[in-house]
Amino acid sequence: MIRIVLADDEDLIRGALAALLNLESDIEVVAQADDGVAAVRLAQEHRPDLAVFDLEMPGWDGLAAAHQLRTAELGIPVVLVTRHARPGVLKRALTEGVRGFVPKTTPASKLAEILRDVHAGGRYVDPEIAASALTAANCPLTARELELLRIAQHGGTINSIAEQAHLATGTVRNYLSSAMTKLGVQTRHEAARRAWEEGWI
Amino acid sequence: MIRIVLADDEDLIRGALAALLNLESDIEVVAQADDGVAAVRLAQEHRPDLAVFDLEMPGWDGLAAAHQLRTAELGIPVVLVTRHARPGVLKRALTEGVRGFVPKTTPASKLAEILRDVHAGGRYVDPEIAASALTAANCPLTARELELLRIAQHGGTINSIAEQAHLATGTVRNYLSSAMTKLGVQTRHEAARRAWEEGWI
DNA sequence: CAGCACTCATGACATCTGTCATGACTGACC
DNA sequence: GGTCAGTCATGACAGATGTCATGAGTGCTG
Repeated sequence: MIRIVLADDEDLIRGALAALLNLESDIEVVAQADDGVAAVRLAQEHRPDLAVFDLEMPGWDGLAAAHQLRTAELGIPVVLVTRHARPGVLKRALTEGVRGFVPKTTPASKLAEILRDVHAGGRYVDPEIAASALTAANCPLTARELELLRIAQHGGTINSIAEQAHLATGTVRNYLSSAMTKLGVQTRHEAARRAWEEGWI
Repeated sequence: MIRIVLADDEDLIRGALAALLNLESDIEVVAQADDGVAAVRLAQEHRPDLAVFDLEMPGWDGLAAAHQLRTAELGIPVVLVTRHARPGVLKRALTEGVRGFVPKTTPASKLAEILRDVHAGGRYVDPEIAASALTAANCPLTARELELLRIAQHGGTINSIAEQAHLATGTVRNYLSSAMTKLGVQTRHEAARRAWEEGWI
């Protein structure tokens, strides 16, 4: 019996996934969490064979929760389920020791098999994401550039970005301009969008 | 037995929802579609008691598919399932005759009950979304303003927006400026974001 | 038919954005 | 200790953006 802690902030989806998994005779969802903090707490409580976390959750996202579990050294393999299969996120997940990375476009019939594999010591990365990640550009941006693009995502003026980052507006303009040049785009918004799509932010 | 056609482009989620629903003794998922076009085709083929469509799908989204079903006059009630509960989308859905509007944060245990209600002639709107929609600003923007904000969402320059819309750049600047004034924001990106959040685009 | 709202456009202008140059400072590395 | 990359900043400048005014055309409504 593979005992699983499942985490997803969307109740309906989480319940449906639990229903799907509980159809399997060798798989049991022993606890469900609706955010990353609860996920880690329940995993520590239940010591499951496997943790299945949705990537996008409030507070600690799936990746941060996986990091916390790893830090706690419980040896619980983590499988991340994600709507947006962004290559940079996959890289970060694998670096974090995540054993499975499953886009929501994966056939439902395949999930149990993937979880069994991971439980048996294997890893799972969707072939398409793997290919995409292998050909993906390495992130050419510095930490500061990424941070400013994160803020720029909200659409505000350069001045408001500078206020939020506690920098001079000239400094922000320089950093964003540098990022735009590296990415070959024309506006900071395109740069932010690109960085998001690649999974860098 | 309530016969359902289910549509969602994310295989895993769709399969999980089907598993959840098929646990109910009086509910049966008779067909599954992964986009709006297939959803409408399968609904016409199977003549289900109910259609359950995810809002965000490629090609026809859930709303457009509901519109197509309504146009076909098959009398199939539609329930939309959505990740982002945006008030403008709810309004449009209800105008389109959608009988149920279910955010993914809804407890899984509640879905079957909601579907039974709708099948019995009722309607379901999540109370929080209903409240949000009732207090939501009416869309103050013209069709043209909305269209330009849609294009502006991608982050491109004014010039590229003008090219895509087949308008002069001055015209685009005027429309976007007008939209920004109406929404009380400072950049076109903030305007686009706001319009999206309200469900206007 | 007049008024109104919307669409489309031009033009003037102030401000914002992006580019480029430059330089000071810091920490890591050889 | 010198070099390098990253961080932060200032300043100059050209072009993009946003604001405002204005006007022509269209279709709808009372």
